[in-house]
Amino acid sequence: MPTLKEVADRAGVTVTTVSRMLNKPEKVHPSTIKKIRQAMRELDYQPNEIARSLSKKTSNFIGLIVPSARNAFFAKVIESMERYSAACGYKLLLCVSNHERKKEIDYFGMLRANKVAGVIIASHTQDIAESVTLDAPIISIDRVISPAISAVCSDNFNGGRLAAQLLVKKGCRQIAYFNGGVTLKGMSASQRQQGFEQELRAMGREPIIQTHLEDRFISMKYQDIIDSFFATHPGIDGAFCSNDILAAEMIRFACKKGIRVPEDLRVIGYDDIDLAELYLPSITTIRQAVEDISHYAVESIVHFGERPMPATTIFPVKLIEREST
Amino acid sequence: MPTLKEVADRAGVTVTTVSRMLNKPEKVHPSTIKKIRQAMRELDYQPNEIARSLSKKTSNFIGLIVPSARNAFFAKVIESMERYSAACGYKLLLCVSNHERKKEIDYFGMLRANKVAGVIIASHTQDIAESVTLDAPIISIDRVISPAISAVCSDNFNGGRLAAQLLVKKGCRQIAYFNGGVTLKGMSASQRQQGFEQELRAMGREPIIQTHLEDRFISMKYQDIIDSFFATHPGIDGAFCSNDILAAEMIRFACKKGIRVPEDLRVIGYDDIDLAELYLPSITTIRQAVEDISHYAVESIVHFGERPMPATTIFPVKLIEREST
DNA sequence: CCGTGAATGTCAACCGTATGACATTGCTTT
DNA sequence: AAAGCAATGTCATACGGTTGACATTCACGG
Repeated sequence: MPTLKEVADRAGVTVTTVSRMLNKPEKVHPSTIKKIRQAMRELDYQPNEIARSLSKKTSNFIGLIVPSARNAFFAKVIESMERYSAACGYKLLLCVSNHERKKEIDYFGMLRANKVAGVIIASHTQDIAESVTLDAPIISIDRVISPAISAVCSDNFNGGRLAAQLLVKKGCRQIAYFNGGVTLKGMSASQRQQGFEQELRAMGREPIIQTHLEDRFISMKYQDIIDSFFATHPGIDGAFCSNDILAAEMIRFACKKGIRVPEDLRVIGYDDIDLAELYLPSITTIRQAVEDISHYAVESIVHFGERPMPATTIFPVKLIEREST
Repeated sequence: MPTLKEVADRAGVTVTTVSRMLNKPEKVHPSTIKKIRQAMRELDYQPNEIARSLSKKTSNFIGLIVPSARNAFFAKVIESMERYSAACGYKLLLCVSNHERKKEIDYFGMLRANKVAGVIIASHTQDIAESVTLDAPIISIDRVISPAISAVCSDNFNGGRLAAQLLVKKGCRQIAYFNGGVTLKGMSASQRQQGFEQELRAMGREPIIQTHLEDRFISMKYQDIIDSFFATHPGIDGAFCSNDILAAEMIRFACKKGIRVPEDLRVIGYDDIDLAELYLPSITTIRQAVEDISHYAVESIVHFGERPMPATTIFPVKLIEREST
């Protein structure tokens, strides 16, 4: 691999000039730039990013910590984060925490050791903020984890409200909320629930809440839980699920039992993962603005320091009506 | 951030000793190690990985290039790659090529500039191998892309055979193969097709082949294609689809048309993504050994040079029978 | 013809760690 | 007591690029 020096020699200039051209091109004459470009091409030169990072004391890496890569919602997040990072010339260091607090902390250490430009974290772990330090920006998505850490979220409260409104509008009488994951303080899912409950009560209905502690998103063990739920609440005709997988499980269960969706039971999911459109019946759901969130989170890191960063930024959600309601 | 030198000073030794301890601990006395550890703890020291990489001329990064992160199959791949990388002390640099040849090449450049320890690529682009150089191992998964590049794949040929056998065994008379992506030379999907066709012919049946050029995996525009296919081939009672999404689309279409699955039409998918179990009816599919492939690919990079690397390594697939057959 | 400013060059230090060569110290062996 | 060896220290250089301070060159306007 050729070095800066070799390029400089071949172009008949000094390393300083070449380095200048790489970093502040406006400071070097166009004709010189051309010469250097030529030399670079001839040598097939590529700047060593590692050396650069060492010198600059910061890298072009962005750390992304997610609980799962396999979960369809986070898969969407990962894909769009990667796209925006790449568009800004940054590289994505993917970290899958599997909801383990220790892993999250370890990842932070690793990211710090690699001088990342920033970290974006979708943590579902309690109080992770206190165990972590970094001299680069940290952005939390999908949850407010600490007053000191900027968060970029969806308007989950409104998501819950929209779901409530739709179920009532469709004439549901016994309406349940079904939560498929752990609910932590500040977590988006708890907002959904609040919005849902509040709106329902505002319309004079009392929601039935079923919260199920399950700390793996990819779990497929929902059938039993749904079963026992329906056994104790036989008259349910409207269900708002905290994610689309759960909604699919709900529909699956219903169909198996001969309960018709949407005629006997209306189901709303959350996230609008690919599955929602593909399922039969297709699933009415609340779409999160994953693209906007990703874009904003990445930009916040890339332009860190240039402008003040709001403590929390909220993007609107969108109700996607499909066959399940 | 404290440096090696500061640690050395505090521990009353020299940087050489500290560095030795980090790299060849057997060369330094246990009591000294203890002293140094203590100093590190007191200073909350973390080695600067960037500086390390520069000095060693190689990093602990593994580049993973996939066409999509959102596609459930690749999401599985990403998740397990990350897990094995992390287990080996490596970090995953995720690159999403979106099937674009240019992006793949750019990513290779970027990875080279970052001195990655190796690259794992799931490329669906023609002849990518020729446009790319790297002085680190390259492992291709899901496809043989070049004789010069080791490939780690599933036994897709047998996957096709298993599907053929099952459909025949279940009594299907008119059997179709349905391909949802581009088929390139060496690609796993083409192996599936070959195995499927060959086995079917061996049993005296002539398969109906429907190949559909579509270069986005996440596309949901299958319904029209399926529609026109069924219009021209009304008697189909067995379908082998090149991926689970497609199988789901097939079932969705059938149900809409009043064709019962599995009674009137038996459907087999491929990959065994989460959706397959969740769909209604759940989808019979061929499971690829994603874990094994990931494990093997990562290990190949981590232990590169220690042992010879076979040109291609093939892991068995497994037929998962569910409700759709 | 001088002053000015842009474009480069020169020099050197620095980022934090690795490592080879060789010297020193002190303890064990025989 | 001399030799042998393990454990460290000393010193210096390398990895490849960045950057600040300052000097030099050269063209251009007045």
